[in-house]
Parts: sequence; C-alpha cells; structure tokens
Amino acid sequence: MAYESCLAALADATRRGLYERLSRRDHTVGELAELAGISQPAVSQHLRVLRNARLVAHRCDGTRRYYRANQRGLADLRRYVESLWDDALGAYAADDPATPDKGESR
Amino acid sequence: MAYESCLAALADATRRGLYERLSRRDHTVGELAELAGISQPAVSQHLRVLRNARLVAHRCDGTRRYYRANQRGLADLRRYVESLWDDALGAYAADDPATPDKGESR
DNA sequence: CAGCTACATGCAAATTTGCTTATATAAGCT
DNA sequence: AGCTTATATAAGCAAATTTGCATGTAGCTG
Repeated sequence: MAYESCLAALADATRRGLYERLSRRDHTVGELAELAGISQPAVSQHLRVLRNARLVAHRCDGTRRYYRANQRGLADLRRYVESLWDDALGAYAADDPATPDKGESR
Repeated sequence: MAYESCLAALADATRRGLYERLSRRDHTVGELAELAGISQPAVSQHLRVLRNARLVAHRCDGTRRYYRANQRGLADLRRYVESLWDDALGAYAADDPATPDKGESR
C-alpha cells in the first residue's frame, strides 16, 4: 500500500511546498534549495522521501537532476482518500434519521 | 487550511486504524483501546489529534463518549488531494504540444 | 588529470512523536 | 458522601525524524 508513504511524505510542510512547486514545473535540486530557503542537503533528503513515495521522479541532464511531480504516488493517495470518502458517505446514508444526537461537538 | 492537520493525523498507522474503524461504526474510547491493543490514554491522545483535524466527532452519553468519523475533515483533505490531482493532470496536458502554454507565475 | 559544479550520503545534535504510568475530572450508583 | 467507571490530561522516556555540517561521488571542462 503506497498511500501510507504518501501521507507521511505530504504531512511535512516543507515537502508539501517542494511537491506543489514540482507539480507546476520541473526544477533542479539547487533551484529548490534556493526557492525553499533551506540547504541543498536538506532538499535532497526531502526529495528522497518524496521519491520513495513515488510522488516525484527525476531525469538526469549532465550533473543536474530535474525533478518533477509523478502521478503514480498521488494516484495511490487519491484512490485511498476516495475510498475513505465513499465509506463516509456510506456511513452517512446508514445513519438512522429517527435518532436525534445528544451532544454533538467538533 | 485544515487539510494539513488531516495529513499529519492520517500519517500515523495507529490513527489511520482508529479512523477507519470509526468510519464504519461509532465506538467508545474504551472499546477503541481494546480493539487497537493500546492503553486508553494513548487512544485519547490519538483522538485529540483526529478531533483537531475535524476527522472525528463525539457525542456524550453519561460518562461515555461515542466517537465516530466526521465528514468535515475528510472533505478538506479530499478537496486538497483533488486540487493536487488537477495540477498533475494540468502538467500532463501541458506536455502535450496541442495545448497552449499557461504562463508561469512566481 | 586537475578543478569545478551539482547532487547525494553520513553522522551527530536537536526536536518531535507515540506510548506508558500516574493523576484529575465527571457522571452514575449505593 | 463515598465508590466505581469512563475519559482526559500530565509527566517521563525511548524511538523515530529533522536539520546542519562535512564529506563523497558523478559529470563536465580545460
């Protein structure tokens, strides 16, 4: 189940920022480091997490590596969220309308 | 935006298990602790995280609190994932030479 | 080959996280 | 009121993560 690593990867704000940037356009590691305002090694490590989750891919061009978003990981995550959503709708439909709630919160 | 706390909440396997169980049926804290095989305080802490993410809600009945899945948090997460998905599709379409450029910003 | 650039990896410190035990609060029961 | 049950909060700890810094590696260029 690959959606687990996607959730873990996107749970971090820095990685979300990197991913969202890469979903608009491809970037080299150095560009990402400058844009995100963190060191290059930090970016490399975040990219490894995103890569293991299949959320990004890269293509090599000389010494540069152009990273971009990859549909595979996101497709897995999307499928999982949709399954949760279907369950939620199913539970809603199964609610007994004759039973009023007592203490609803949050 | 609330999807951030949803991602963080569902990134943990134990909380995912609790949430998925609560999306099928409501449960008390004690039931969840027994089913998950962890202590009651641990469950309470996980439920707080899920509650803050609006992924679960509870209703009080005497000293018991029946928790169940809440659509609000999941709806936020779903909307976010769908927006990422649309971006991914958009990027894919942008690779197609038949579609016009969309003008990069930032 | 030497040197430079772009990136990855390794390591240790610092922060975070998840779990447990202990304690507090609150409601029901006798 | 005192006791029990159900849950929340607090404190402490071990394990996992994040970060910064230093070093290693691969490709280009002269």
